[in-house]
Amino acid sequence: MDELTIQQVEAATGLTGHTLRYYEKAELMITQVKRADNGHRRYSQDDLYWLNFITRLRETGMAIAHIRRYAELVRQGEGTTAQRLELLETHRQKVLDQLGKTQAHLVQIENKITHYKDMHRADFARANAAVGATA
Amino acid sequence: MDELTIQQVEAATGLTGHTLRYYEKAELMITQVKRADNGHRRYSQDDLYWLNFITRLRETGMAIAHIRRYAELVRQGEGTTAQRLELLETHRQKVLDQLGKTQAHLVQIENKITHYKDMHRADFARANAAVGATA
DNA sequence: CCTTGACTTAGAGTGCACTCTAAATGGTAT
DNA sequence: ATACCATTTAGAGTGCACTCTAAGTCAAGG
Repeated sequence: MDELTIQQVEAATGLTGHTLRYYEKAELMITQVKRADNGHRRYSQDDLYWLNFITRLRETGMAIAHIRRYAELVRQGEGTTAQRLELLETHRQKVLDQLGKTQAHLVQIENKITHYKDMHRADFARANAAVGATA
Repeated sequence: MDELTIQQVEAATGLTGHTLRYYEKAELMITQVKRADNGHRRYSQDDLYWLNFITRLRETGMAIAHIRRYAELVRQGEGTTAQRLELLETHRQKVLDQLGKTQAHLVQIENKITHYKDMHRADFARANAAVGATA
């Protein structure tokens, strides 16, 4: 039960079969994905773990080309941990920068929202005043 | 001095001239951008303010089509503030969701970074032990 | 007068990450 | 046997947001 069909991996990762094949062709996997006798893919738990990790990288905006580079380092083995660390720390800093910027942009959008709400409140007060509903 | 050339707007917004023309053709501006006698664009302070605002929307991931919709509401005037508010609040929620997800992904990436650092520390300790350098 | 350079337009091209298509294969259900 | 279904491949197509190109206009400088 530790080998998964492409469908099971779709369910487990949220990626489509198309995307899984695309990632494989893009050299994002560390090892060859195993095949059943009929040629169908059989994913290992390691494959699944890896797919989940690179999905975190993708969803934080790392480009396919950079993930390929990271995968390449993992394939090369032990000697590349320093480079992998550097790659991840660079990415981490980019994500932090992006988070900061997004939060700052959000403040401006929220200011605009507040502005619209104030406008609405003012309209409401004016309408009430017109019919003597205040006080 | 309150009319800006496309170059000045490039400098003020960080957008390129190409992008400014593209936004205009995409119906993202609220009013027609004014022209000089020679046909060159002259941006008003209002144009600049608007461009800065929609840049906040873009940089938080709002699609061009949605910005067009928002601009359309602004063009239609007073009666559409409730719809504009809704559009912005929907967007705000999307951005917040995205921020939350990104932060969660980041934690996993940071776990991996910690893992690499631990590995490195372990290697270091082992190397030291081998030459009798520890305590 | 001639060149240079900023600008204009319509429309083509780019880069990215998928996403889909077509034709073939092979196992299961009727 | 026959139909159905998931899978396979290579390669084409899509959607988005730019980004660039080509051909033209115009004002200023030499």
